[in-house]
Amino acid sequence: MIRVYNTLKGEKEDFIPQKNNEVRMYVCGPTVYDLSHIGHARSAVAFDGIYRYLKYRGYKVIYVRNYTDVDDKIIKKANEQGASPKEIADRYIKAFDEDMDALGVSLPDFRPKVTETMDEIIRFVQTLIDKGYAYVVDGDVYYSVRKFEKYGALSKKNIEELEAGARVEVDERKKDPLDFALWKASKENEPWWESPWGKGRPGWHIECSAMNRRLLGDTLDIHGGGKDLIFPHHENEMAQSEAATGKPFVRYWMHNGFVNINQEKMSKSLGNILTIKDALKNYSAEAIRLFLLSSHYRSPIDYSPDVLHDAETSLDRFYTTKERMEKEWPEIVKKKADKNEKGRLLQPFIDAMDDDFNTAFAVGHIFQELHKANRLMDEAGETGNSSALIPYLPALYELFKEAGSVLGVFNKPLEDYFDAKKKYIKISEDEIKRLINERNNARRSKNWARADEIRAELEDKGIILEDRSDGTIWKVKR
RNA sequence: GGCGGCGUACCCAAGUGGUAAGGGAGCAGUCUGCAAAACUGCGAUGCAGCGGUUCAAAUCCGCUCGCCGCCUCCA
Repeated sequence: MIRVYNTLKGEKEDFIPQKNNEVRMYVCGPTVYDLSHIGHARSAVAFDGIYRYLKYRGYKVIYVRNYTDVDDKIIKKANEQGASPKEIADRYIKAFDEDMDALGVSLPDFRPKVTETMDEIIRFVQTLIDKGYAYVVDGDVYYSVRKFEKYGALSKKNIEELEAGARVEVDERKKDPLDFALWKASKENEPWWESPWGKGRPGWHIECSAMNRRLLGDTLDIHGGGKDLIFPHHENEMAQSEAATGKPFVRYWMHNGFVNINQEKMSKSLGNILTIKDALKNYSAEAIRLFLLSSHYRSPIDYSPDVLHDAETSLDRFYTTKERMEKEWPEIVKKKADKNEKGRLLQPFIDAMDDDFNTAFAVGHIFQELHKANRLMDEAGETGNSSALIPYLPALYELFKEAGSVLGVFNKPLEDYFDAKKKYIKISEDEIKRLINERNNARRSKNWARADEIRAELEDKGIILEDRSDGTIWKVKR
């Protein structure tokens, strides 16, 4: 049984989707006005893992992630750059898609845009007006928060204590300061759509309500996003949707924690935004993904060169061990895994993921088994008796394969992993081979001084030599 | 001010009332001509602090201290 922490209840609950085997999930995507940062990566990777795991557990999942392509910030940027909002949005949608692809984030089943959902949005607003939850003022449409009794249930806010207007200018035309815009009349230099209330554009929250209703129906199983979206975005979405449909909007609300930099939230004003593209210049996509999955998705995590370096080192440990399994025990690794042994190795992974998607424990479990594999291979190498490896290694291989397919790490072919590191070296492969030859000649004549000199020279250029029983191999220093 | 959360070894980090996973760094050893990789050993008598409940608490309750987030656009 999968357990999920539900923000609405404030605790973990058994995960039971409305339809037996089917999960409808919606995750808030980016507002496309700038390059995506590492926080977007976290949300995307976290929910990608959840999506993949649900499918792994046999659910048919319909996964929707939107692009917000109508927004104040997009309009502002467009006006600054003399471009159209559509040009800005298209540019950053493309950039976001590239980033997601680089990080190995699987494509959601649907990726709707606000601009393509306008009819539904307008109908949705009209429904709210018809049902008395919204009112029109000068071409704007506002949601009347006090009409919705449960307002505040998700963010645990008391409506009386929300000191409205404390930090934001109050619009005197609103009946209540807490009311929020469903539709905004267009001003000059703004994109607009025809509506029953005049030319205008949708407010921020209504788009999600309309998009997920169109694609997933009145009740979602999972609705996710960053913690900061709980209020007001998700609170308002819930108010809109439940007012319109009269049905529960979301069964499980899930929110991921932030990525901080030097224990501070990334923000434009602090100037500490780290884009995904910049992160990828210094670290591999797999390391970034492993870093994100190494703590629980709800905890805040701190990005630093140290932890990313740790992640790179961990990957090296993984692939080095996997290589050893394949190279030293090829005939054993290829054997069909024993069902019981495989189940025994997979169970802790499944238990961890069942428990609110505890990827950190899942990763830990893999390293624990890695350690055991190395120990058994050491022993087998020493005693010449490989019987202990026979049920174990093939089953472990299955764990790598299945956990790797869910987590999106540990799943590269060995050659790809080791080849990818070659771009960091400052010497040609031919030259390396020549030096290794020279060194081995020196070693044969016991000229240790020259042999060590060559080792040092190569290490300077980022190459580590390993003298193995079957010859000398080289690797890229991490 | 209101609401929510966090504080586990040098760093990262899991932890479901039953006696502290894992990774990195460090030290010592095995192996090696020397290394590397791997393995072995060492490393929190204690989980911010103080109380309480319990046969038993990092885990539950209370208080205190420190940090963070949301309440405004925000993953």
